[in-house]
Order: sequence, then C-alpha cells, then structure tokens
Amino acid sequence: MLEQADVGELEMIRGTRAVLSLLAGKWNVPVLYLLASGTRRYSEVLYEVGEISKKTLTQTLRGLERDGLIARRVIPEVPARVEYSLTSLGWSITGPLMAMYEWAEQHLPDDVAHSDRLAA
Amino acid sequence: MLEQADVGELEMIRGTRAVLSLLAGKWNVPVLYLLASGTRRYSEVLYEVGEISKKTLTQTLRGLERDGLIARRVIPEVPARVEYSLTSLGWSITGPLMAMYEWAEQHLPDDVAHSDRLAA
DNA sequence: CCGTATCCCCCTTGATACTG
DNA sequence: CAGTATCAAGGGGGATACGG
Repeated sequence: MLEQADVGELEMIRGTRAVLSLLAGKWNVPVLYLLASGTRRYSEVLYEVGEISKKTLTQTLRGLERDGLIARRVIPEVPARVEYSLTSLGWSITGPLMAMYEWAEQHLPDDVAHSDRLAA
Repeated sequence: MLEQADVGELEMIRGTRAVLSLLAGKWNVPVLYLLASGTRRYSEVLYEVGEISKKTLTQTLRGLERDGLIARRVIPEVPARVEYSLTSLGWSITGPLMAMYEWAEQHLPDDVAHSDRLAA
C-alpha cells in the first residue's frame, strides 16, 4: 500500500500542470496579452510583442493555435495577410492569468527580485 | 513612436511570467501540493512525490525555498532529519493554483489531450 | 539520512539565410 | 508578407556514484 496522498491530489496536479504547459513557452503569455488587446497580423505581432525571431514566433503561434487558444485566419489578398485573434477558450484563460498577476502584485515586492530567471 | 500596447500590459506580462517562473519546474507543483497536505521529511517527499531523482528533488526544494514558498527545517537528531513545509507565501499561491485547476476542469475535456508535452 | 558531483541527453530559443 | 531550413548554444532533468 502506497502512502501517496489521495487521488484528488493527482488530478489537481494533472490539471494544474496542463494549464502551466499551455502557458509555458517564453512568448505564450506576451502573445496572449497582445491578442487580448485586439486582432493582429503576423507582422504586427512580430513587431509589437518584443524581440522575437520569426521562427520562434511561428512556433509560438502554431502551439497556441493547436491548443485552441488563438485562431489563425488567412485573408486572400495580394500579398496574402494572416490575422491572429483569441478564441473564446483563449479569452477564458485570461481568468487564471489575472489570478497570477494579482497574486504577483500582492506578494512580489514590486521589483520582482526573482526576475533573474526571466532576465532576457 | 512605438505602437506598443499600453504600459499596464507590460506589467501584467512581468507579473504573470514571474508567477509562472515560480511554478515552472517539472516538480514544483507536485511538491507544493504534497506539502499542502502536510509537512514532510526529505525522504518522504522523495518517495511520495513520484519518480524523481535525489538531485532533481534537492534542486526543486532549494528553488522553492529560495523563492520563499517552502521552509526547510533541520532537526538535530542522530541521524539528522530535515523537514519541509509550506510558508504563508506558499499557502497563498495555492489560490492561483486552484484557479488553474478549476479552469482545467471546466475547459479541458477530461483526458487532457495536451499531455503529450507532460508525458514523462 | 540527506544530500553533492559528474556526465549526458533533449528541448527550447536564437541567428541567419532562403522561399512561395 | 508570412513563413521554412539549418546550425548552434544554453539550461533542465535524469542516471549513477560518492560524501558528511
């Protein structure tokens, strides 16, 4: 008989880490917040989200799209343009996102000393 | 003039990603949930948290301690024993953790198909 | 019992160049 | 404009062995 804590705990770990994996990429959160302020074209995201390579941006967008958080829409023009926007699932995850931000505001002494691990 | 979204957005990204970085390690969440169910000794965590190497466990515990989420206490016995427990900061972060778990329950179709990225 | 020290592998990110 | 291809670098995590 294992002394493991109850089963509910395993489910909570699973669920929590699933959400974390959706947000895990270095650029996932910045892209989500950007698209939360409005639909953008690929080149707009590239320019506005920060110092990101095109390869990494494409990877990030594909991942978020695969996970259902953002939608990709190709507008047939010449030259073609591609627009990205949040899906309803993407909008819904701003809930947990805000919970994290508010926790950070209340508990992390402003300068967020821990940012050693975030420092670009 | 940059067309960057407003400054508040940058702060939200910073705060959110700071929290994410606190929870980022593969074993951080499992350890936090385990300690939320009670104080444990090193060897108990090692056994109960899952298939983890001692090196990785020590790394995980040190990181959480450095970030102020857990407390390490050495009890002078022979042989010595070490106990780990949540700090009040550690308890407070269960709020965002629950927000994520609840979101997962409502929006991730049970089998959490995305777990490809979590599969050990 | 509670760790450290090495070595290794994989995955993510970035830089750069090329294409429909 | 919106990507893809390739190469290289860095860090996290695991296996194993050793130390106080």
